[in-house]
Amino acid sequence: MNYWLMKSEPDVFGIDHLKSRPKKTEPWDGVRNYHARNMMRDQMKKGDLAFFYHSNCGEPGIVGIAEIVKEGYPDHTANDPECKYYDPKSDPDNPRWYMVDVKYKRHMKRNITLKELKALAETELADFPLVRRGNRLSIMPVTQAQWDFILSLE
DNA sequence: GCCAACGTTGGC
DNA sequence: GCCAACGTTGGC
Repeated sequence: MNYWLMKSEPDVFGIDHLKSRPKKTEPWDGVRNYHARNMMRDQMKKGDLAFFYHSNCGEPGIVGIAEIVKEGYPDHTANDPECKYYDPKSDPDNPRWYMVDVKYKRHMKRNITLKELKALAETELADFPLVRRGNRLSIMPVTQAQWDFILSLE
């Protein structure tokens, strides 16, 4: 079982959107980064848990927990010219982009802000990609130790 | 809205 | 295969 962190902009699709879905699940579409794609396609397993992170907003931070409920499968939005995630270079017969389905688990008791996570970048979270300078990955692995530590901050 | 960081593209 | 140009991300 693996742990992850997945970024999303709350104005586009935040944790409350996920929670309000009929089955509280949603395909994590639109990822157009190879590293992130590889993790979704090859490493994410059903039952894995992910921190739901709000980016590009007033107070960026970890706001909740989601579960991977469907493992990697082709992201069809790449082949839909009407979709903003359309990628003309993705061959429908050989899909370039993948996604997983996630399900709402719970909100954190409070927003664990990027600010406070960064304050731990020299100690407990030294190897946490999120707090490393210039990190832009929208999906990243979280170790068991990092997961447990962040939960202890709640 | 600015801009640093960094991934991708494409000319050579 | 190098690398400059360009586009995107995301904090501030």
